Amino acid sequence: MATNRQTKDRHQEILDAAARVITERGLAETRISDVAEQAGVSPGLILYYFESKDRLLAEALTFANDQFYLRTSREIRRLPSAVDQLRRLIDLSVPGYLPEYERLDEWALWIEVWVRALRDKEMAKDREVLDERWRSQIADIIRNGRSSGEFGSTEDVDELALRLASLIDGLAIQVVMNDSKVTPERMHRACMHVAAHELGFEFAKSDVSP
Amino acid sequence: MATNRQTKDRHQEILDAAARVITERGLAETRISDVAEQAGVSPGLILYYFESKDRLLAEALTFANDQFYLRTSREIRRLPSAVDQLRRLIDLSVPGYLPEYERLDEWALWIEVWVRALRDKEMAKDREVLDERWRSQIADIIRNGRSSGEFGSTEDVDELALRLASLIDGLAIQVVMNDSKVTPERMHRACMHVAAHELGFEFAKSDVSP
DNA sequence: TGGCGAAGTTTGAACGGTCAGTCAAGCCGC
DNA sequence: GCGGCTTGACTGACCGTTCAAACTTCGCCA
Repeated sequence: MATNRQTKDRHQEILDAAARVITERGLAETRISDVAEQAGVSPGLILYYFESKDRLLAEALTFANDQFYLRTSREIRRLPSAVDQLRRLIDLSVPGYLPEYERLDEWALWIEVWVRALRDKEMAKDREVLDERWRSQIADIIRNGRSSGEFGSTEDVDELALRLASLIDGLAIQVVMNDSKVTPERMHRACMHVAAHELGFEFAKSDVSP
Repeated sequence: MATNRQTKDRHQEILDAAARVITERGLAETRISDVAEQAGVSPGLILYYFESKDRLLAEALTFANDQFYLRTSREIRRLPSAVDQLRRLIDLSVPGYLPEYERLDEWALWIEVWVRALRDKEMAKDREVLDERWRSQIADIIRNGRSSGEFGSTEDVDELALRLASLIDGLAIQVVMNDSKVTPERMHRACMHVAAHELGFEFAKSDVSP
């Protein structure tokens, strides 16, 4: 039976289409027919695969976030040094810093997640898990760098990770809004500066833009 | 003519009611009739004072933000030392840290501002101004503390302010979502820690909770 | 091999509920 | 009694959801 395979594809296709539409139009302005059009199917089919618009959009938000996380962590694992890993993580976190990456603006979706999580319990739970994973990703790098001797700091790893993650969040919001005073380059510099100082490493010349 | 005075009152009353409803139900779920009910008037009247629901909600968002800013800056100006000013600013910025303050959760409204600013040019401009003002508030305190000798750091004021403001933003998001791992106390500690280290001051015993 | 039918997909027209926005008619202060 | 304020019933559009009918796939049997 092709059923299972096909069904899975459709499911993903629709989630993907939904994420795209949300990024473009915003959660509030996303209609089922938009998603259908984006996915190249009829509106009825959307409701065949998802029990309601609400559920679809909620799933799409966490789905997109997951994609980003997987992509990022796969990339990072490849790098040998913790300093490079951290730099790469920051590169990937600054909206618009790496032009090559298809700008499916993850951060815009993140903000939609927050809004929804304020009132939707299910989403609130997902968000908490996702956020914890984000901090862990940073914490892991810190631990790597510490055991390899790259980082000198001896402070609590989780506190360091929380501060760095939150700083990135706060800056990314402004950058993704195209704030004329907070450019991608400035955000990148700020993040690297804090990372270097808090963790105790040198980042010399290689701080230059890509 | 009572017109002007009355009219102004109604305008504000409605904005205030709208801000309350948005905080409770979220921007997307706010109906004109909700605002009318909250304000104790008929739905028709809302559209007599505002040309559309959209405009009303946009105005309400910036209005609420303004209120918060004015309240905060008035309070801060009273304090004599820069360290106290900064501590107070942080107290006020941590969602739920000061129980006395009517929790008209400013941060929840902020997130709605961000979502809207992603697509609404008008709102994007307002947001940029508001954010700049927020950074300036911090920058001013830093300058105070520097000229009074309380702060030892000599780094660029705007960079320091950007980093501190962004850290607060990023942490506040998590706290306002009731993240079990990121409590108001933890956020407060993190902010004070960074402030003390980045600006070079001691904050000894007075770090205890209120 | 070929064709039958059942199960799973897909379509798009139709329905119904919900609101934003309108308006005609009252209200009240000056 | 004029002019701004206020009401709330009404309208029209919009969109989520339903559904019956068509289409596709594929296993099965002659």
